[in-house]
Amino acid sequence: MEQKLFVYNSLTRNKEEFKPLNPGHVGMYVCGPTVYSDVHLGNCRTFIAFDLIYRYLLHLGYKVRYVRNITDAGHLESDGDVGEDKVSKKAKIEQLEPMEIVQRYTIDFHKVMDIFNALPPSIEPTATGHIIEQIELVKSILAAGYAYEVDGSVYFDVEKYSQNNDYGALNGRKLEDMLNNTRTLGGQDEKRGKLDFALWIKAKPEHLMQWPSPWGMGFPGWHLECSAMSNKYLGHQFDIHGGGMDLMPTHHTNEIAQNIACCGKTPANYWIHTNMLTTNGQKMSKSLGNSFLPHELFTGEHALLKKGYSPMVIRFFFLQASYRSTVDFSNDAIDAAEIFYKKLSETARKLASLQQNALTAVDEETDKGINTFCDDCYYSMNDNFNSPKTLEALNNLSKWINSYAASIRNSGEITAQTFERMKKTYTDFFFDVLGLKVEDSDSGDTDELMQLIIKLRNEAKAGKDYATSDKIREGLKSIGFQLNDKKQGTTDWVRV
RNA sequence: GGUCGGAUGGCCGAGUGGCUAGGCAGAGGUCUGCAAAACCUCCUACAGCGGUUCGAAUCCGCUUCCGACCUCCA
Repeated sequence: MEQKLFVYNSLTRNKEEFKPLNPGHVGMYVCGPTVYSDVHLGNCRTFIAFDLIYRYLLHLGYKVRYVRNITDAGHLESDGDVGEDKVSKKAKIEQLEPMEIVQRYTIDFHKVMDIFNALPPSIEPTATGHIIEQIELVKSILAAGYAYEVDGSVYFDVEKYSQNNDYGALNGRKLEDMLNNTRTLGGQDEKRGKLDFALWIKAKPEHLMQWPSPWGMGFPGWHLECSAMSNKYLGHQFDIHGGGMDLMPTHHTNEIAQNIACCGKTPANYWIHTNMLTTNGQKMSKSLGNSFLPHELFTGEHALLKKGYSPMVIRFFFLQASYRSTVDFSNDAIDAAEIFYKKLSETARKLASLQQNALTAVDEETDKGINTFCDDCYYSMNDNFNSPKTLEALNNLSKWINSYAASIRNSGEITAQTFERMKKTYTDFFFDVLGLKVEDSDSGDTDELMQLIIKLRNEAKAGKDYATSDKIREGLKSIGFQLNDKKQGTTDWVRV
């Protein structure tokens, strides 16, 4: 099945066929977190979205180099390049070494990503580990004439850059509009132009994180690290650059300007931006106080939550919307996702041991239908990673799988080839592409125990002692085990 | 204020000109000792007003409402 992958490119505002620079290989850079506090759920959504993209590219057989940075210096606290580095500020507040802050939140971030079953990137470089590369980049931009130094700081000259380049290519804004609408911020006297941004910032003596440079002691501007590190690990040009939509107008715009200034090339061919997670219609952000931390979600300990949800339910909830849409967080929506997820995951669990019946006459229509649903999995993912459509295709397969598992239909009615394809496609997409897991994988002990109880209950049932059998079933249900009697007289159990 | 993007059935959410997703909730049914699960059937919406078209949720215009960015945020 030869199909083409289409990707929505923020740079062109169009869905385009994905053609990697080097056939068979993909270079992908995603802007990672600034590790000065806990990641919140909105951050997680973005990284889960790129995990889906990464997983699908791998599934298609691409050799992917996935670079996602850790910002551990240079990300300023407030505004116009005069604020304090976020990590430094937090370190002062907590009276710790900046690197203690970085270490704590980096570990936390990795844990959370692991809980959400997001694969680690191929390379996870840090800003502080690439100070030399960043200084070299500033030198190149200065040499190219697109930057100027003022009293130990170096600024990017946007107006000069705009003479030959379209500064607003990514954010779609005209230069004059940007100039007219940029608010005047304090402490920017050093800059020649309102839109100029810092490449290197002079550090005050008390600043905790600073490094020697040709311009004196200082630290790098936030936009610089991504240019330096993508250049180093993926080259001047690579395939995909991603991040949250909120990074597009400023961070990515400046990143492109830096790359063009130093290397003459737009770094990435395809720019992919994920949309925001909202709460009650407003962007989830720390400053608005409406953000969730992952553990609050798992435990349900948050004013806006009526219960806790498991990591896979949340991952599934995100997959039910396309990455380019905002997702509004509500209990009702997640409750619905939870039930749907459990249905599909129960199918995945059953599928592992499902054997095909002896072949009978092939029901052509069914056989064809199942193959179409398998095709749909690819078709929908190829359409800009449309995970909601993929879930629909899996749901369609799930109905057949469940019918066969419950002997409502005879699995001998399809060819052995189709049966195997159905199994493989469902498994591949549920686990490998969508990155879902079957939760509550109990130890064998639990199952042995349950089998014993089920046997006792079935003995009671056989003797028509329904009072006892119902007592067992109700008792188990109250502690979280649901028994399901099957047509063949066997009984399954599942956690609820 | 400027720029951009949204508005889909009770709820969530796909869908870019005709073939009228899917999930959750709801109704009915099959199965079952009864349940549960599973399966089957039903429930046919696209903010409002104009326009283009044989035909529009989908294209164009206007209106209303919402959001994002412009200031740190994935």
